[in-house]
Amino acid sequence: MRPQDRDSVRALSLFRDMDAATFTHLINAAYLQRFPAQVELIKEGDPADFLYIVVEGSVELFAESNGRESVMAMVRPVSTFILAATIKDSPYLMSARTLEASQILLIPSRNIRDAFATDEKFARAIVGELASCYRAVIKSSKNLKLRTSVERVANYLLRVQARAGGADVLELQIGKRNLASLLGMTPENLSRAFSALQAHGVTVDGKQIEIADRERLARYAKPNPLIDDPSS
Amino acid sequence: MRPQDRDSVRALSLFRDMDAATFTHLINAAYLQRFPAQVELIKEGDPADFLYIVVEGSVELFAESNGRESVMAMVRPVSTFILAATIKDSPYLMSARTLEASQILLIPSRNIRDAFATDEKFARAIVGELASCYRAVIKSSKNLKLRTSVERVANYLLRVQARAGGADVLELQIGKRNLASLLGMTPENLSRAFSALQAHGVTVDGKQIEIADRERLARYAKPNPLIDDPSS
DNA sequence: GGGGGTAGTTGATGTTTGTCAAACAACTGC
DNA sequence: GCAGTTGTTTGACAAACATCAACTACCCCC
Repeated sequence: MRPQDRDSVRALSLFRDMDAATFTHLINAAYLQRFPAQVELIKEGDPADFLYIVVEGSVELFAESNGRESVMAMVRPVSTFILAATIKDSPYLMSARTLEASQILLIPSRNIRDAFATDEKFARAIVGELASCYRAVIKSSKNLKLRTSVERVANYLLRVQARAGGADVLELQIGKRNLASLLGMTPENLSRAFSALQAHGVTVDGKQIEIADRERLARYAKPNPLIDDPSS
Repeated sequence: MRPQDRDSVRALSLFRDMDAATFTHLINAAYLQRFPAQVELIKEGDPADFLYIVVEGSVELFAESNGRESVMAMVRPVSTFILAATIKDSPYLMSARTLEASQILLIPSRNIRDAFATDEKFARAIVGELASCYRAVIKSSKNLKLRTSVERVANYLLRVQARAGGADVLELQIGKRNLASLLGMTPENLSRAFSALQAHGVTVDGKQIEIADRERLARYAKPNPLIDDPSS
């Protein structure tokens, strides 16, 4: 494991405050692995043997039931996923697959739970992390239940733009098929949603999105900080 | 506060293991209040001044945006709500209102955060609680994204039946209007969903639901433990 | 034991969204 | 460069769901 990767993991709020010795111990027990794109890392229902950290690349969390499949969340570097299952020693509720070639750090759940039991600061950091994850899912649920599909797309674009520093041309970091599923719609419908947003100054060319006027799009999308602001 | 109420709060996994002195301190700082039905306890966006515990009655968590409203969850005795906002000292993401006359314990968030900082066992208990809440929301999100409205109703009935010990006649503990919103549909559509479920042995008479044959309903509903099992 | 209100149901209708099929574009691997 | 694959778009259609309006049942309260 490269020192800068170790440092970027250490810099996560989950690990920042923990005991240096405990951290080293965790890292020594961990495996850093490279995976090609489209590899299924975990399958829902499986026992939570590892805590995962995306060091490089990107990972998609998805769920299946009864033949249907839906993307639940995207995970980008550097962040963890399926912490709750690890802590509760319960089966994963979501599957995960790499979207591109990725570097993933796997920490045995056993070690995480040990560190949780012995390192008080780590336990407190987990609280913060879980609370953030919880609030993120609530927001995503509100997004689903309170908005039409076109509104979800519009607000997604506004969020991406905000994250990209407000540039009026932005690039989708996720395939449209996956984006559609993440936003709770079919790819065909996403296509039509983009067409509908032309009326509000959105131009789509492949992965390139141009937002002519943020204010104008926002008038339609009516973004809500209690749904769209990731920091709130 | 009656001793048995104090005991039932103490029995919550969140408080069970905490220091006796810290618990007493928390309880002494808390207010036990009675509210009539339909009182708005908290409003989304407000600062998280209190942690709430439903001691008696029932409370509905809901969210609004852009003129639309949706029920996000039901809270029944004895359990807490909006712990994440309290811990993160962030605005509530959901509003809450009583559905019937209720007894609510309000613990100032300040005291909760103090106890979190000083009582290690409490900090660990919060981890367990938040992880459970997180997993519950993920399940609810899967329910929404992976099922049609009729399937959601069918699986809801199966869950209620399981919770009621498997009796084939059960009583809805929530008005149909609210149930519809909780399940992400309109009241009219819930009515029609009940009609559709007649074909699978479900008879509805006001609040009374009769399930002729659990297996038969389950064949249609295709329940999934990773969505419907509250303990997993 | 009537009002008056609320909650729920039903039917007619319209909108939104999903499905299927086909065409097309973009990329991949030889 | 070309065949094959995959992802995206478009159109036609079907299903799911929402909306509107009218009607009914029920509850509560005087």
